[in-house]
Amino acid sequence: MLKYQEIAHELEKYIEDHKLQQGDKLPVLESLMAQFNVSKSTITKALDLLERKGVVFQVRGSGIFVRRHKRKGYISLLSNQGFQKEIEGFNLTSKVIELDVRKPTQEVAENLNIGPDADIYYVKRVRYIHGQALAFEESFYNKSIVTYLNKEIVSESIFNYISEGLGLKVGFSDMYLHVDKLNEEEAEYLGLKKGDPKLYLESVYHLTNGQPFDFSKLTYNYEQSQFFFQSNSHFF
Amino acid sequence: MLKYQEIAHELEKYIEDHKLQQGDKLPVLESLMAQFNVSKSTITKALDLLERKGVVFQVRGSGIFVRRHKRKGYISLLSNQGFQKEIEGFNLTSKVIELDVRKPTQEVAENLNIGPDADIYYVKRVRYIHGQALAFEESFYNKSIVTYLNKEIVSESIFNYISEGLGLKVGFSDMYLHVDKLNEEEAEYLGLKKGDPKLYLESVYHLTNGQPFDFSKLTYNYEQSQFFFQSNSHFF
DNA sequence: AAGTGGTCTAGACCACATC
DNA sequence: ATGTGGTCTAGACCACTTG
Repeated sequence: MLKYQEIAHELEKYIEDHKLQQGDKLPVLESLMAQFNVSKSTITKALDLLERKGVVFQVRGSGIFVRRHKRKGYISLLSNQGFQKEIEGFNLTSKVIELDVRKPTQEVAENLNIGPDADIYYVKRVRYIHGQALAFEESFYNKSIVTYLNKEIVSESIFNYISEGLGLKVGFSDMYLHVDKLNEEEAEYLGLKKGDPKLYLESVYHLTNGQPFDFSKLTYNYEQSQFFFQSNSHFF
Repeated sequence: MLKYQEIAHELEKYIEDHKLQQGDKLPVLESLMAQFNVSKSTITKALDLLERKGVVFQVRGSGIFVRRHKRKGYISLLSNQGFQKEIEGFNLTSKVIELDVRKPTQEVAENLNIGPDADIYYVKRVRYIHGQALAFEESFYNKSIVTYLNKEIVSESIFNYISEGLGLKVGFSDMYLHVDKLNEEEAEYLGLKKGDPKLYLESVYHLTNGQPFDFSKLTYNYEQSQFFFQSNSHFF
């Protein structure tokens, strides 16, 4: 593991373990340089990483401070990779409704950037949290990248399998979100009524080299799901 | 302006002006170093900034590529600062319903991290896009930071005034999102029916020094609003 | 004035992709 | 083997905050 990642991990762990709160001050750069025996820019890089993850904020001339939000029970929108990580400690399960190989619709082909004759894996699942239906999901995987899936894999964390099992490196994703009313099928799976609100999220996941490999459509149960995310000043 | 910001701007402008598409290759690092006459790490810093903004992605051993999404009409969730920027070219207006100074409720006091006796500005607005009601908004500003507001300021971009007019530096924000059904008041303002879906977003905006200065509650018209955002691998 | 984080450089060396 | 991006260093200098 790289030095700056190592340092970032250790600092994050330190913040967790010591239950530091928003605004708590971390040691100054010079101390950190000495403590980890690395150069200034390595520390800086570790801190930039933590800043992007929303763990700290740095104030020129003043110090490095812990960033924490108080609210519990929110799912992180951004670290959402089929959302196993951010719901640690939550009891999350899946039911596989369908799994097959098929040809893409035009919509799917466009989002995966493939031709109409390419093969895709189609996965349809319902995800449960504490036994309650959290989301209804349809996913489309480019089979020339995600070469193999079976029912067992698909009932666990697919992303885990993709990175660990297949050795693929996930890079970035584009996400499109809106709110609408549930149709009959969705309402059925989520145990709600047709016409009830839904949060609908489409995601396109890419490898680090930019190839899209997964196009997913998620419909969330509005009663079970609240989301959290953070924004930084470089967006302003 | 700093060198790496300057370079980032120029590159972004170049991508825009030449209408580069997803996957198009940018010049290699060495060319960029020569072109801008700066060191490698300055170029890297500029590119990292663009990567965070979702403008490019870098592939080790291969090159620097343009990142673009195709879909139009989506509002960026993350650069949302009262959302003037990302709806450029859209016709966005506001109607001010209320503006006054008052004491915070407990909820507001907690989110702004102030005592119950502090003064806050309360702003209630409806925001329109192309004349259609887009969102219903209630905002609470810590008056000891945002020292002055009036009806004129509040009918324009408040964030613009806060940075330009008051010289405050906006740092980061925490956002909480869920979906629910409209109540009577919200439905009225948005021209929808009670019980229709809503996207509800609470945001806490902080200065660069970590002080929260704005707590806002936004209720979006589900028919008018679709959102876009991006995630990077450091979240995986 | 002193403390603290941010920018920038020049260069060595490493890791991955491509041919 | 070559090209290309990523990490890391040591150090100079700058900009902001705090007392």
